[in-house]
Amino acid sequence: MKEKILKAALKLYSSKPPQNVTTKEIARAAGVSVGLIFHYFHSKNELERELVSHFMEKHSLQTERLDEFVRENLRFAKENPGIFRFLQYVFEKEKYADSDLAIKVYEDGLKKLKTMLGGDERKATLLMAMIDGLAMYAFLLDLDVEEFSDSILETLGFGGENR
Amino acid sequence: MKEKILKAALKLYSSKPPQNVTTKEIARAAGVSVGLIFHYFHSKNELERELVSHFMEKHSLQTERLDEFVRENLRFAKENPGIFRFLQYVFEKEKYADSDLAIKVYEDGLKKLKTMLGGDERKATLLMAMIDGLAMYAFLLDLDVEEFSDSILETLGFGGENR
Amino acid sequence: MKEKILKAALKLYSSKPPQNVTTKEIARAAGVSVGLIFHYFHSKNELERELVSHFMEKHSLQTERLDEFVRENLRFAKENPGIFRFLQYVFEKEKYADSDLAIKVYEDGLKKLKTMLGGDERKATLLMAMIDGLAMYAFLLDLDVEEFSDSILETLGFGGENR
Amino acid sequence: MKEKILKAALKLYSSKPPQNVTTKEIARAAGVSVGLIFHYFHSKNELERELVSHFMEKHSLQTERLDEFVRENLRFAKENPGIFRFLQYVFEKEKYADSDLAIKVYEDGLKKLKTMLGGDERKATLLMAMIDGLAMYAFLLDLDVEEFSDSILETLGFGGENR
DNA sequence: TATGAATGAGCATTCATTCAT
DNA sequence: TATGAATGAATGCTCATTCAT
Repeated sequence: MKEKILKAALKLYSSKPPQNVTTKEIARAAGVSVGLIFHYFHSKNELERELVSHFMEKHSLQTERLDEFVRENLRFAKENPGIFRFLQYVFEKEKYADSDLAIKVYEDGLKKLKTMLGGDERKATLLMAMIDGLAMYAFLLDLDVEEFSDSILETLGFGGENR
Repeated sequence: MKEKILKAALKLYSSKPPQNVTTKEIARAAGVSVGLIFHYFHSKNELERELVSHFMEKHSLQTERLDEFVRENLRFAKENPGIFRFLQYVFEKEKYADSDLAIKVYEDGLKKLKTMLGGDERKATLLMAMIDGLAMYAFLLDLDVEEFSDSILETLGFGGENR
Repeated sequence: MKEKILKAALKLYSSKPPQNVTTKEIARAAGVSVGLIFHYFHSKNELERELVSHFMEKHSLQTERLDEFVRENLRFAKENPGIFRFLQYVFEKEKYADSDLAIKVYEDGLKKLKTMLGGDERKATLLMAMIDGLAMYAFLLDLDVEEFSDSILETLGFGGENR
Repeated sequence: MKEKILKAALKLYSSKPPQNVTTKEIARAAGVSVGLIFHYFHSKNELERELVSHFMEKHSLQTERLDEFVRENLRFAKENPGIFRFLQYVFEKEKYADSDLAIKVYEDGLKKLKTMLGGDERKATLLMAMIDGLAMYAFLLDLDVEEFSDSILETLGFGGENR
């Protein structure tokens, strides 16, 4: 049941402006009562936070190959532009609540990328920014960002050998 | 008077989650009544849209030099992370209202960058994504993004001559 | 309009368990919208507090004669048992909110009574307790407390001369 | 088990505004499930009513001496101001439910006091009112009401011989 | 007996918008 | 132009009560 709520919530949060998603709506979409949502999650904020963790666990990419990392991320951004927006929404709320959730997620990603890029942290940051920027474009502009994988790898100097 | 309202509004929208800014608040900050806001702008949405245009006009960067463009944008993102967030907020609302405001702004920026980059549209898109991604980091992570100017230019192959 | 709300609210708060009075109800009784209540009073608590002050101002008894004081208070308790209960309700809430409203009201009354009783503070406290206790009985038991005026005065030793 | 629930409930009802005590809370405090509470007591109201009877049985004061009666009651009011508030809360609810619980309790007490006071019902009522009024002060004002025992007895004309 | 998931009506509060002045 | 009183639908959240297990 909890699972069902999380699933319905993620779908909703991905399909419309996150701030417009109401608890009533989530309840209806999950086929449960409003009360049950507050039985499992003690507040809407908590539901949203659990949604992020839940999502992170399920979709964390396990690869050591740079090209795969880039390609897979862009593919995901293309297929699920709303989820990216939802994550940003939660990160922002957490920021105003003095949590460092966003920073942790960022640092985790950065560490992984840094090793893939031979230790160059600056380059790693730029790559993440590029991917996140494109993910934003996928969402706001309906840009087909998957096409940019090769260009990114070339720009970073991994055009030939790593493909 | 209208000017005064817009100015107060921009300040507010930049300093807190945009969805939490209320008309009453804007009125108080501008030193006018709520009614007057609706006299000039017919709805809150319109005020927000005018705010974007108003801002774009005032802050559009007039330069043909790539390095200046990058540096100036990152400097601005560093100084005003909230404004970037506000623009995104309006773009998103417009998107759901079937307006292509975001696309227009994107294409304007892209055209300019494309000529600076010798016609390479892909590269231009990646550069914009990088800048926007970093602007997001400046906002969400309080990252000092100004430092990345040189790295960006180098990565794009403009490290020496254009400095 | 504000006056109208306060009047309607006092009537409601006096006629049913105060904790069961809802803002919607007050609005309906006053013939205004819910929003207007929150326009004037920023919260239900504030409305309740203002109601107490408003009431205190209107009904503060100006007399130096002990017998009049006792008689008038018991008469009022008889006619308006619900108001006494409402005051207690607000005092309790304030107590839990770390305000000393109840203590202030108590001390004000005590000072007045003390002078009437020739400076005997203990006796003054007992008299107040008697009146408040009877007011509670008027409310909970529908006891006709007005009848006790003479007995009180006698008990305190003011049976003859002060009548 | 039932005993355990009643005990936990009384503690809760005495330590915070009675209307803020929830069944969930009682369950947690008693170490049982919510369901079990509704198994033993068919509603929250019934639990509250049983709590009153239960309390009355355990704490009914068996004495024929007036001074002891006064002293013991004030001592109890001092030590357990919240319980007095809880009783009032139940009495009020019962009143609105057209029960005469409060009246019965009052008449029981009155009868006892009347005989102690040589048959003077008026004086008995005043004494009860004084004690209940002071109990209210103990609760609302954190007044040390135990100190008033002697003054009460003196005021009633039992200052010397009955001590 | 005993559990706690599940319900849904009800609550205080917010806020864009209108309109008489 | 300019005001701010007035509206009311919508929101997150609470809680006594039920019921399948």
